[in-house]
Amino acid sequence: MDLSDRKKKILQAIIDEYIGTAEPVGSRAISKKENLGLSSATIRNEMADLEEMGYLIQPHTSAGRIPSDEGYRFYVNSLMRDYKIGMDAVAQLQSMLESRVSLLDKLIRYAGAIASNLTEYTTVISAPKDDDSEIKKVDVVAVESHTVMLIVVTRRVRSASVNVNLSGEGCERLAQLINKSLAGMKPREVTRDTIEEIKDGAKGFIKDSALDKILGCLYDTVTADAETEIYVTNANSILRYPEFADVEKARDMLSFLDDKEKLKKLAAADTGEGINATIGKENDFEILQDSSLVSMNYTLPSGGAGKLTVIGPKRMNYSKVFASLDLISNEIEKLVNYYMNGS
Amino acid sequence: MDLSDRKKKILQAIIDEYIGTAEPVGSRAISKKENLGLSSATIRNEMADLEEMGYLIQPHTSAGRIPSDEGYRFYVNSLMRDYKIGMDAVAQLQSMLESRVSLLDKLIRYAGAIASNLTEYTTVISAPKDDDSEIKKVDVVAVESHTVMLIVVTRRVRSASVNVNLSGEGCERLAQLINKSLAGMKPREVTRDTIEEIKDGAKGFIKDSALDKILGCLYDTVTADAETEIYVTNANSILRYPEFADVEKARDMLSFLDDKEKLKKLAAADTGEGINATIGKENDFEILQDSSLVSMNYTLPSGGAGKLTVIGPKRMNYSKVFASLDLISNEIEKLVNYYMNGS
DNA sequence: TGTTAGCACTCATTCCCGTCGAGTGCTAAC
DNA sequence: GTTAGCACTCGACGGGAATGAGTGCTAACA
Repeated sequence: MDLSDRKKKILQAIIDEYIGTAEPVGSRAISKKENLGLSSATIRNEMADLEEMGYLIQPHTSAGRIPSDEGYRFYVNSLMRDYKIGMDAVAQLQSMLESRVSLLDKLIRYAGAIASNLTEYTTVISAPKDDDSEIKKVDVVAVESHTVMLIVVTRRVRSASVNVNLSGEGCERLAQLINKSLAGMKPREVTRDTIEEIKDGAKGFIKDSALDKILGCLYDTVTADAETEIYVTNANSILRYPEFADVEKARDMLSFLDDKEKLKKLAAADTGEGINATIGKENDFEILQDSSLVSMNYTLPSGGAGKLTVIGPKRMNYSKVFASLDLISNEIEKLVNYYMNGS
Repeated sequence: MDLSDRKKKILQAIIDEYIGTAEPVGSRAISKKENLGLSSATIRNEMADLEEMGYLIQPHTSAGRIPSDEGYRFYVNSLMRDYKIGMDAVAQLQSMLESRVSLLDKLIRYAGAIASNLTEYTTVISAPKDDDSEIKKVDVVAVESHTVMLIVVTRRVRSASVNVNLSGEGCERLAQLINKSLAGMKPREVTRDTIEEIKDGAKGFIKDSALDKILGCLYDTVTADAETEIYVTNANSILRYPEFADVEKARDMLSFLDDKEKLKKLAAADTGEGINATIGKENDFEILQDSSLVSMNYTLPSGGAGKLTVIGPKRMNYSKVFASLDLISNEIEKLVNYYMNGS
């Protein structure tokens, strides 16, 4: 079942060409790519073989060939050349990262944006859940006459505002009570009973109605499904590809990219270690059957894991995307280490 | 320059029809709309007049007529019928609002989403700046071994994390110092000098390098351009309209809707009191020349003002959009009042 | 035995042109 | 002032014909 060296070269040339043009590639085009001195007729024979083996497809009798899913798969596994990312792109990446790193929570978002910049495809990045991070502190602040702000600090900060009238002093006492109960707990361990306890303690100095409102909101905020945040960058880039020249298709894809639920499933899918491609029909989602994903799982040293996914047409520039994700993961790791240990 | 009643009715019928179909409207179609018992020939004469007066346009000799910008303008100012919003939509709106109102900061976002739901067009809503709201409290919380979270509470909550090592006690002392200096100030009044003062006070118990990092980040966070937040909802809805059947156009519009800078300018434009339409060429942006906006300025009782804008094709259903915005503004006002005074 | 030139064949794309029909403007009659 | 009638315009649609890219096959060549 092995391919001869020549077949490999031809397959590679075909896919490289197709990635660039999105047009079926003919034998003549390949034979003119001097590096293998063969006539178009010979190429045709080889192409016929490759088609029979399942690596190529002929859209119709007199058209050139396009790669099949298997063709891409073989290309990604064995043929792809290394892609050299330009120094300016690297420099740009580094400066972007450095300027933002003080806000670790934003790192994720930037990582997605950077990946999209480098690859020019759409990216989807899932921020790590913070299920397991405990509640560090809860704050209750009177913001204006009728508004109280609740702030819950875990690894993230969540906040909510409640419309009740509460003095600054009342806020402080309540905050103390809440912290005594909640600090150190994990959000999902908090129950209605925990809240009831707080209520009992605070009954003395806060009106029942106000207390109910505040604590109800507190409960909601704390337990608010520690949502996996999903950020999509550059969704509109799909409109640049002839694959989406049909508005119908474009709309479907953009709706998909708007659907957080589906994207969460996407981010939750098992894509193995490191950087991996999922090509066409290998995808679970109907709508991705004509697209490819390149995914990279990441883990932050602070715990928490997520996934960065690049979405593009099946004929995406795999080598560039792989190289970009590799670069990003290295740079971020360097940076994180530096900030964890250094200074 | 006044239009006869009959001309008004005909113009209205034409625009109503065109809003529904997006096809040039012919005289026969109008004459069959029984309510005025006129033959198509008569309608034709009137249409020729209306065209001469600038309210209609004929795309080519043997086509029907479509409204000009002036036609739409006249329609919006004088012809538009009142639109009755279905009770179920109202009920849905109310329940949406009630379930979310405890999070006042999210109200804006929901308002945008609701407007988009009701009208089925894209909405852009700008959240009020909080330039003028003073700093209520600043919190410093050690989140994990190497991370400290800064939380600045004004009318909003802003937070940032810094990678330094600081004990819980250190955090508290620092927070006290910071609060003594900053609480009550307005963000834009905070200067490097203010920060230096805090630094002097904290030098005793925090390493210089760590302090620099934290205070640098604090300064950034506090002064971080009290950005006008802009939320866009349902941008993809434009792909439903034949006006955007061309992917090129759709892409341009979607890029525009992605461009926060441009949207801020849009939100900053003067659109007068109440609910107002800006039609076609009346828009400043090149790309909106074939679209219309309906904008509503709002003011929150807590101060702060912003704008809700609905974007659609020129032939948008103006009456529905006007009615929807009106409804939203009423419902939200009711709700806000209720929560400010009641209970 | 592998490679190549040549040739007939296929099929998507493009362009042209005739037909169709929606819609107009004009005129003459009511 | 209104309407019926009619000639005219022009985009949309559809059916070839021409074009050309690309193939498969065969026979000759090294």
